[in-house]
Amino acid sequence: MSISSNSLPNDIRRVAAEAGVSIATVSRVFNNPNRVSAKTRRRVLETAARLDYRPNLMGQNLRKGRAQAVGVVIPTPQGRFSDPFFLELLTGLGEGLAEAELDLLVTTCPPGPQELACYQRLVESKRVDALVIARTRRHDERIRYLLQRQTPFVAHGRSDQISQPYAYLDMDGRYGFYLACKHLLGLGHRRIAFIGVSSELNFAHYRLEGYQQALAEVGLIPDPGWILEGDLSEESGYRLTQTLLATTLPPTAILCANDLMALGALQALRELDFKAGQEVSVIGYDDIPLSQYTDPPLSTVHQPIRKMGQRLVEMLLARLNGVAVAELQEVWVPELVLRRSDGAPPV
Amino acid sequence: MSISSNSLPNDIRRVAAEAGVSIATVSRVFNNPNRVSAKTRRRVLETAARLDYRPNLMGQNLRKGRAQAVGVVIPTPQGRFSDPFFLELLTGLGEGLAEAELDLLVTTCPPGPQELACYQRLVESKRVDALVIARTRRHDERIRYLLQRQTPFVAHGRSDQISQPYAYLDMDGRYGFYLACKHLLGLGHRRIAFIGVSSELNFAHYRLEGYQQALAEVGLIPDPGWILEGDLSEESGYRLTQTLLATTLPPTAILCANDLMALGALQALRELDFKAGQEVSVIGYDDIPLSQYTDPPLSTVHQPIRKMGQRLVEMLLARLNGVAVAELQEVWVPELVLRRSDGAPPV
DNA sequence: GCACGTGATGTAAACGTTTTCCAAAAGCCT
DNA sequence: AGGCTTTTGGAAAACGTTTACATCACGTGC
Repeated sequence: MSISSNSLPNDIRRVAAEAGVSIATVSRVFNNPNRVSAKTRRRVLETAARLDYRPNLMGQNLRKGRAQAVGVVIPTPQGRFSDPFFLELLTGLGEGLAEAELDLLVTTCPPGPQELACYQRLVESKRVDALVIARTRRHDERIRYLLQRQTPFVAHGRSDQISQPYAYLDMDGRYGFYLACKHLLGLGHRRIAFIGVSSELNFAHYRLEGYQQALAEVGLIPDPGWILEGDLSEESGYRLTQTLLATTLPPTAILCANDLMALGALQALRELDFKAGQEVSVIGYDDIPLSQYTDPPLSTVHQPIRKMGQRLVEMLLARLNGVAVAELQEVWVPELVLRRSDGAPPV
Repeated sequence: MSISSNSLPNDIRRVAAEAGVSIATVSRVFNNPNRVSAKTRRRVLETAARLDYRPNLMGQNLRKGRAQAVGVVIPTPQGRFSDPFFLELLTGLGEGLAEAELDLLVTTCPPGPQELACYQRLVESKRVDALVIARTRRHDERIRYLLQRQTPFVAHGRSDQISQPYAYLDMDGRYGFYLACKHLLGLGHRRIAFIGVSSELNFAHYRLEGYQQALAEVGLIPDPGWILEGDLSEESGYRLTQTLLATTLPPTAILCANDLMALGALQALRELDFKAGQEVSVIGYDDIPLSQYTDPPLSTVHQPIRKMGQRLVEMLLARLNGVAVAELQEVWVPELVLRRSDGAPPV
């Protein structure tokens, strides 16, 4: 509010001078309030307020050897748009971090070899205290790197090929798609296709397994031509669905490894005049907010993304407070939410 | 790669020692390479590479008095999910910033009185060098504040009640909805409703004006009951559409101030068994990526969000390089993209 | 009355850089 | 060789904090 009389740098020195104390005292007022007498404390607080003083974060951080920030890098595929999943995750993270006085440093990076460099920059220039990593891969060099650097992090998703323990929060994707596939089988489907993505992505691997397991239990082995690999974009879901339906005996149901691809699938069905949910069933995965507004509303495997974001922050804070990683490994059980994009196969 | 022999702090001092020069020289190698002879430069670079040295950003920033980051705070409505708009904007921003070696500091904040405090913290603790502000309001305290603090920023959207010039990039929303409404009129619609949002939001104000202007040109004044205020959420679009259709002579077309509300509108129509695009037309605004996957695909006013993000960064950098704000004010012309959610009114 | 804890403050050394100023070295030209 | 400019490198002072340590005054118990 009040504009300071002269416009000297508004640093701790100025507050000290105006309050007639040393800068150490000012600092103590903020960091260790009961180490300074009530009288001077009050005086310092007053002048600080009057001058709109706020400690310079760079000074603080340099001295304290921290960054007061956690990083997250979101993969941004070139032309396509990013998965709404990340926005939800981000807001989940943001809410928790604000309370802990931490900021969120968001870097975007096209997936590929440059990605690791991105993490390295953040870590090695000490720009962040910790990281959240998402979309883990089976052989995840990011995790390997962070472990080796001993940089705290939590992962959204596991990484199977890493032996050393680390903190993660994952959904049981195998169970999720086991459930979904079981459900389709129960409805009478026998020709069920799977639109996935490179099994190098850890979650894709599990989701595929769930699908296969459910089929195996009823003695079915899927036609290899029905297990396709997309790239998580709605466009690839669209394209692959088209090819699936072009076959002589097309599947009556399609499991998509994420909602975005499921959206593409629905679109393809629509254009080919297939009634989704009646002639061909589609089930997605993620339950991104928009999946309830598609036509028909998408049946999918629900992931409480925002809540996961919040929990990830809790885990990260625990990690920063020295809680052992062994206690910071969680796998949540997803649930199937049925809307209108699934149904019995045509007779 | 190579693990340094002893594990002393990997700072500039160590590089200097191992290279047999002073720290000043090391620093110069990175900041002012041609002030040091080729021979020593090579030697320093070698040892730096060998030790995996990377300047500590906090040290750098403290010294240089900057933060090497720009902030953006995204409003996160409580229960609802955030507008996909922001994810697109974020990735647009991210791409440009990476090149300029700047990081993006994302803070989430529920809209309301705490919002300004959020900006203040970022600015006054010198955590960011500049800010991007989105969703400007007609009386925008954030802009006022940043102007007063002389903190560089660019706004996505104008703020009409601010007299002092500032950098902005906006779409001509009035024209956008003028176009849309004109189009509906051309199709024969006469009962056109508008689902907006508080005119305190600057863009809402303009979009409403465009709608009114188009109607006025053909001598129509809208039934006041057809101008409704939502809150930008799909849920409010859904609800308001229901009330619109519950009237005895419901509108044959609905203009929605953003795509999210339009999605809700489509959903409401579907549930009431109205054929969207045939019985009732719906036009949205933003062209968020998913609007082409709704049913029917949404006709909307296109905003090149990601591109705007990139341009905002360019403007910000220009601003930081001292370009006058007068040169950094742009209003882009939107275009109407017609998909399937509009059509002639029933006869 | 004296040594002694105790509580409140100040002093100064960090934290890891950049950059200003100097001094030394090295060219270059008569 | 002598004087000049130009390169090159080092010493040291910042940048704004925090914090270990020293200081000092003030009871307090003996």
